[in-house]
Amino acid sequence: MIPIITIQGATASGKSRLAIELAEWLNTEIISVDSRQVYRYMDIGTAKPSKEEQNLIKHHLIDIINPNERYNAGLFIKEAHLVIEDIHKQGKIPILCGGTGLYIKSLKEGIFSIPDIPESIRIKLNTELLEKDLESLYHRLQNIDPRSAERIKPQDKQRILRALEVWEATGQRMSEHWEMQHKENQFQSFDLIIECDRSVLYERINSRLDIMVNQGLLEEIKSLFNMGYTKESFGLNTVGYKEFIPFLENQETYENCMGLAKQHSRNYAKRQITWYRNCNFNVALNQSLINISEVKSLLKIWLEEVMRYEYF
RNA sequence: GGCGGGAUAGCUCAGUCGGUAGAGCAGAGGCCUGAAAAGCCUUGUGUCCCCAGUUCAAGUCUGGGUCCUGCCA
Repeated sequence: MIPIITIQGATASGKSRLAIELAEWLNTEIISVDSRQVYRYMDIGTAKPSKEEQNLIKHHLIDIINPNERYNAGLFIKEAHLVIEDIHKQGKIPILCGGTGLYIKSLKEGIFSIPDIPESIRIKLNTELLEKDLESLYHRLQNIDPRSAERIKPQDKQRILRALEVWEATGQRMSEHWEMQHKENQFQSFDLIIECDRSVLYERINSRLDIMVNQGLLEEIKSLFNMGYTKESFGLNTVGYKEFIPFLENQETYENCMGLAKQHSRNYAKRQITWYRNCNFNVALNQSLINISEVKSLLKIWLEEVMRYEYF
């Protein structure tokens, strides 16, 4: 099994800095696990590592699609596998760093594999939703795939549509895909999480938004519009971007938009924290007390184990 | 100054025919298998601005007061 190191944690908890420091020490490369840093031209609001940092350490899966394109967990794991193997072949241990929990989970445990859903099926389901209502789609799901329906709430449009499109595209129920999927760890991972007191994290989030605006976040959003992207572009559906659009359109005050941007970032961090509560980590670091030499010595122990496993 | 509109949960507001009140957002907690910075669930006792009156009963009707706010001057 290929060894990897993951660095996870809520937004603004200081993952990138730690990742760069460890990457320098291990002479390795970083793979971004972030559903928004994949977008080109969205640098400030997604808190991408700076050009200098990227020159220092090679970062992967950053700036790979345009803001009108969609990304998802399936694409991520496909591309991440390629990069991981490539780095592994160079004798290095890749560091995966980012806050998109689902991507890491999917990468480590796998997801059921199906071909791309034809756009026609999505259109058909959405038309059906407009003509009828969510309730009737949910009833249909209950008939087709009762086991999936049981796990999905009748109000959860996104997941109801997903389960139906899987059925329509593959002719197999989502619950069957789950069953066929063999769930086993694909990598030998050292998982590290950065934790942060809630009040401290919220302050960091708030002040980071102020800093982003000082760095030119609003100009960055304007330039996206100048390039022809609109508020409907998938990339613009990002916390720290979408909230400022009403201000740029003179529909809202700056203060209100900023308030919402901060609020939504805090809400997002809260959801991340809840998610991580169900994940296992080798090390949990407190953001304010990170002792880098302690981290390194723990990693050293793990590395020795990995090497033994690899060579004997 | 004249004529309106308003005052109800931290915020924005509903509240039908008078029967002591409820949504969204926030906050708190939780869920999560291809949109995940997404989507979803649980959680709502507050001098219904104040005073007086009518009434068995007033957020709701009447009178007065206070404070916001729009238009016209």
